[in-house]
Parts: sequence; C-alpha cells; structure tokens
Amino acid sequence: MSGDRTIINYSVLDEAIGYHLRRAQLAVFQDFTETFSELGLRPADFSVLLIIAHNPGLKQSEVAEALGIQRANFVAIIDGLQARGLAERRKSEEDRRVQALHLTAQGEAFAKTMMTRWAEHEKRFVDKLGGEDARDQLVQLLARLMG
Amino acid sequence: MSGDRTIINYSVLDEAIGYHLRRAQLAVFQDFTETFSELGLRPADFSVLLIIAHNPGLKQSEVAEALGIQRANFVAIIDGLQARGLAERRKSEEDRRVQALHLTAQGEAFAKTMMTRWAEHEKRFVDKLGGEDARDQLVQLLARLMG
DNA sequence: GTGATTTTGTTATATAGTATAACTTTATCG
DNA sequence: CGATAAAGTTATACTATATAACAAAATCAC
Repeated sequence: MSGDRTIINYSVLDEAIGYHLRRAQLAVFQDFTETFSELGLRPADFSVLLIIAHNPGLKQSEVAEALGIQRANFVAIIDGLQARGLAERRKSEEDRRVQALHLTAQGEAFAKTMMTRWAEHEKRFVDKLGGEDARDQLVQLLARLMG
Repeated sequence: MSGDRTIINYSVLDEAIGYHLRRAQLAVFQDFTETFSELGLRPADFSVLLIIAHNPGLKQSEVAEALGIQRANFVAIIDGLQARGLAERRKSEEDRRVQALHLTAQGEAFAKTMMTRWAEHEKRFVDKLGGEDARDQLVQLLARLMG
C-alpha cells in the first residue's frame, strides 16, 4: 500500500486558539530563520536592532522590557551585537549605572539591508493571508489576545 | 519622578506578523500553563491525550507527526503519560515494531475533566477576541499561514 | 528465499530559549 | 549617614527542540 494516510480526528484542536498560534508561529519563525541565516540574525536580534535604530539612547532595561526579554538574557544579545560591531553600549553621564544603546555606522547600514530582507519575508506571509487587509485584521486580533 | 514611561517607537514591529504571533502565543501558553498547573499538563501533553482519546490505536509515529513532534522527543511524553496511568502502549500483533496508543480507563476520566478546564481557558481568549466569530476568523487566518 | 533497505521506537546528546538567584555598582530615600 | 532600590552582570537550571546512531522487525529487489 502507498499513499494511504491515516485520517486523524483532531477534535477541539481544530478550533483551539493556542494550537493554531503555536503552529503558525513555528512556520513564520522557520521562514524567518531561513531568510536571515546568511545575515546571522535570530528573531530577537532583529527586534533589538530595530528598536535601537528607532530609539537611540534607550537603556538596556527599557529595550529588554519593551520586547519582553529578561534583562539577564538580554546581556548576551547585546554582547553579540556589540562583538559584531553593529551596536554599542554608552555609559550614561547622568546615571553611571545605565548603558545607553546605540547603533554604530556599520549597524545603521546593516539595518537597511536587514529591512529589505525582512520585507521579503513579511510579504510571503501577507500573500498567504490574501493581502494587507487580512494582515491588518490578523494583527488586530492577535493584539486583542494580549490585553 | 514617577509613572513617566518612555515612549517607544516600535517601527515595523507594529505590523509584523511574526512578532505579534510570538507575543500572542506566549500570552496564551502562559494562561494554559496556569490553568493546567494543578493537573500537571503541558500543552504537548494535552494535545497528545486529545489525539489518542479520539483516535485510539494510532501508532506513536502517527500521533507525533500529526502534532509536529519528533518521534525521538515523543518517547518521553508517552513515558510520562504512561507512568501516570493515563495512556498505554500496546504492541501491535500485525507489526511488532509499532506501539499502538490507547487511553486507560483512568485516562478517559482524566480527559473529561481536562476538557472542562480547557473550555474555561479557551473561553477567556474567545472573550478577549470578541466572540466565536472572531475566533473562527483568527483560526482561519492562522491556518493560511501554514499553507 | 536471501540480502539490502526501510520503518519504528529508542537512547544519547547538543543547542537554544527562557527563568531565577545572587552579586556589584550606583543612585535615591528616610 | 545608613538602608533601600535600580541597572547590569554572572551563574545556573530547566524546558523545548533537533540530530545522530542503534536494535528489532518489516518490506523490497532480485
């Protein structure tokens, strides 16, 4: 016998929000990982660079909290970006405890190519959804789940 | 100073599918974990019990594949359910390699209370979404992402 | 029918993501 | 001033996930 696939009853999994969220997130993150493998960027790295690029001078703890990353785990992320010459810590003069985050010139250039890559990645899923309106609708629904 | 929260520019993260998926999935799974902490069930355990309950006699590999779990990692999950007396492996007579999965009588009873708990959990998020229609819409959009 | 290949379940192991506690330095509060 | 809190860091543990290798049993090719 060949090609006879067992038919499976998924019960409430067919309508379960959490189950579909998990599967969909896995699919999107897998595409993300492939898209950014050349650039060596994980999802967290991408979001951190993006936030720093648009909010230069934020404290580590502020960026970490904004992204839902614990500050203990955030240290290694910044270490990595700094080691690659993309971001840098600058000791604040007013409060010498804080490290203000900035992109380097190289980091700014990198962010640009990163964004074109991201646009390709995002477009693939916007197309799967059926267009921008569907995407906006999805994002709005997802936002409600976090309220 | 108190209560002055730094305003942060999230840039494209505001519309990014992957970012919202991750945050939403985290929120839903956190509620799931709290809801099922008494019963000692992780999301994977729940889905496995559900599939076995509705498809008795499936092979381990079939259940694992249906849920996107690698069969190597699936072993420990079944070990756990079996140790708790909820599920059992039955050696197939036709093919002595395969382990057919079944719920025990105790497992059937457990599945019932599990489902009422799940319904409470799910309802919380259906309410956040604004009702069944919004939920169906969300699930349909999520399904498109996996195509 | 016999040898080669594939399938199933398993073990061991590595990696990544995440969570917690403790510590240092600096700032703030009473 | 002394106590307390905040920011960053280190160490560590735990979970989830991925890969490779293996034994037993079935299937395939000839």
